Amino acid sequence: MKSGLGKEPLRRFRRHDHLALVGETQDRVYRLEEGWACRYTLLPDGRRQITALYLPGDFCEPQWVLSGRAELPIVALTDVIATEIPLGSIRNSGDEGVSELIDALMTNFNRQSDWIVSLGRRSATGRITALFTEIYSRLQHNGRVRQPCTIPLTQQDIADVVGLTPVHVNRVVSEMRRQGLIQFSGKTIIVPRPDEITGQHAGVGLAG
Amino acid sequence: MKSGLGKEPLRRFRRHDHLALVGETQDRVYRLEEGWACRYTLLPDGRRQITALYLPGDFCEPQWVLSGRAELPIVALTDVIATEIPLGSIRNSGDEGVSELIDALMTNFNRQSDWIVSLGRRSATGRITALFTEIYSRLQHNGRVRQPCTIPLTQQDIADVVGLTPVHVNRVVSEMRRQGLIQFSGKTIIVPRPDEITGQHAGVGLAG
DNA sequence: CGGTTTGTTGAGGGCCATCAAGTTGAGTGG
DNA sequence: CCACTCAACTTGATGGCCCTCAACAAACCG
Repeated sequence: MKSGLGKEPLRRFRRHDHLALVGETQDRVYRLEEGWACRYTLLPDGRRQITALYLPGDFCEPQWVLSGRAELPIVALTDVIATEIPLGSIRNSGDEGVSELIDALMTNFNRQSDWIVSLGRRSATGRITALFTEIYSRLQHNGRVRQPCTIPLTQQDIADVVGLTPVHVNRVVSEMRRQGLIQFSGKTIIVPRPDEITGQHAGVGLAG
Repeated sequence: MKSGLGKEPLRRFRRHDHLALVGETQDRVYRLEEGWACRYTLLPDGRRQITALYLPGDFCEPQWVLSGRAELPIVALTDVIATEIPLGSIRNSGDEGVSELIDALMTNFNRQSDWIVSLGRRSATGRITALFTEIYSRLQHNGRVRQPCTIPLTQQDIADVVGLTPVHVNRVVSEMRRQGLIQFSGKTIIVPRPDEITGQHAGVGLAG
């Protein structure tokens, strides 16, 4: 429905497959049709920090239209089905396709600034609440909200987004479940009423 | 010397003056000739998180060429002298001016990803060391390294970049001075041998 | 020279990391 | 159908990093 595209090939990735390796030249972008992915950095001691999350409906990664190069690896967090969109086809289709990607790029840019605020100034509960709120809002924007909002991330994945240990993430989400803010269905997290999970941590919560 | 520019007006800002207010339309970018500035977010409780630092020689902010709008406020951290570059003049001068700004934009984008890693996974000492290293490297790239490298930021400013309290920043930098890694000249910090301050915290240090 | 910003230092405590065991559940192959 | 395996989740104990509160010193400024 977007960019006047339709015949591009679908690509499938299994969980833990890489959509891009570090330093790789990219002559395409993906649009995720199904599944989640992320950009990440690996530390020398093996810890991981996720620096961007890609949800169904998202472009991955818009900045390739400008740089043509993956600075960081992209990996599938679940099984993924993605449309492969050659950069040439976008540029040839006039400015509309490009400006759609530019919009996505600027959105990601501003989202990164927001995450810096979260990581710098929010408590564990605040960060996780902010993450769930952001996910819901983005899924809604992409027209992918099923009722209720389900989050197919492991607690380790969440920990690597919010800059905490999986152990502490577990304590926080367990407490949120105890308070009825979220539910578990097996191992996947469900946010039944996304508007109500923002307590003190709403605006940009405090650390104490 | 860049962009074939030369007659653009110089603008002066005093410390704490704003170069841009939130939501403001921007039909120009600045290039900082003298002085430092930053982009920041203010939290409801008054705390501040700096999300980007602008050093002498930097463009501020390159993304305005794409969005034409300031999403966050920019404030001068010292007295500033900046060249005002109308966006129209850049676009008219062909693609060179634009692509120079696109490069700067992508650099800032990648730098934000790096900061997410620092804030998510590094200890206080690691973050501050990473900040000093980044500053030195950027000043060198901009051709602005005096010997030795001086940093005109208050400890409060540093705290707002690295997501810590000024009290703890003081303890960390005092310890670094005790170890001879940095020096103080009055209230400004001097890094005599930037290559040597990266101890355990070098690559992407550990939190313990 | 009085007021304000900035830096400094101490005491105490809370948030979150670390270490260490389990428990649960999904997938696999016999 | 049932061991087996492995990833993911859970829970407790302990401690350290960094925050908070507080007071004071030093430098800057009009």
